[in-house]
Amino acid sequence: MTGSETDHRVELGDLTRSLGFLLRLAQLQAFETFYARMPTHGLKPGEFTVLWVVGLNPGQRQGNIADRLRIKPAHMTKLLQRLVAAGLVTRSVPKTDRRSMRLYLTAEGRDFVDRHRSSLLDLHAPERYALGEEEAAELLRLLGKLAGLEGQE
Amino acid sequence: MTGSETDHRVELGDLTRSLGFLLRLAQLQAFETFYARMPTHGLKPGEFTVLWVVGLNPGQRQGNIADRLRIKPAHMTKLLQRLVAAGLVTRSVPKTDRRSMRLYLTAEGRDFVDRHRSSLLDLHAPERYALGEEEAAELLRLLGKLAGLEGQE
DNA sequence: TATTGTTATACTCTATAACTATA
DNA sequence: TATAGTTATAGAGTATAACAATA
Repeated sequence: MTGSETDHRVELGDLTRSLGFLLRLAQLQAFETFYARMPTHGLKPGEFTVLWVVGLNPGQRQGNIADRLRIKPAHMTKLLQRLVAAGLVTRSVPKTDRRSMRLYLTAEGRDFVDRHRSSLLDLHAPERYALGEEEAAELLRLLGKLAGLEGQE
Repeated sequence: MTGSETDHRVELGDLTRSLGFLLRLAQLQAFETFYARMPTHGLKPGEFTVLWVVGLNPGQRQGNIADRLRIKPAHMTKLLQRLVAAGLVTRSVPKTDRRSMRLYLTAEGRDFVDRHRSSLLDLHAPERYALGEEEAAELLRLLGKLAGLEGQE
């Protein structure tokens, strides 16, 4: 089974111990699950993430939210244009600093978040991801630590 | 600190329990570490992954390797064109099925893999990823299970 | 007819730099 | 001078479909 002119098994070797490789596979899996579960709502994961965080932080500056979510400024601009066009988010320029943009949910945006909260945050998905309850919780903890989320929480 | 017209903390709420969000952050972190550690070798992560697997499975069909790594056929074609142009991989058409392409490392390719093996598989990176030895091992195990790697191993 | 791989097109996310308007 | 956000452009990865050659 060590390759060599066969069509059968593709050996991965130490690749199965590579964090980068496993993260990629896991993310593919998670995205498939994500899209498979709610195909019709019309928002992409990143868009709902921003919507959710705006809801939690009304009036927060656009750039602060982008930094926290590790979204680049240029991307944030385009993403918000879609959310504003969809009528889910409004922006306003505060008089204290007229360069900046503060973000708010519209009534429709709040309603959208309320309706799709748990499914779009995939909070109940772990069980369907072939992990047990405890394993899922431990995975989330380790990923958070890896991502440096703890020092900021 | 629940938002509302301040510039200070950006709350994430249950987002910190979203598998999809944490996978994204973790992957960003891992890629930064990846690129930070070996900036000069000239291969992207996906390219080295293919190189590695070809080395483990000489003569394997291009499509089988792509399937296993979850790389789409069109992408695999372009990725291989770069590896062939770099002199690291050769392809040959077997007489048994002249539609297919079998992949091999060149001597240069084998040498490249030998030289960059552990650093490009990020096998020693976990310690630098702010995780302890045991935590890193557990994270790898859980990610592998999530990605469905176990049934195939 | 089905399969292997290629080409072509497009869309998302990301990266970068140049730009504006404000500070 | 520096900062907040925008615009424009390009690259990487992915998705899709049409295609050629072979089975």
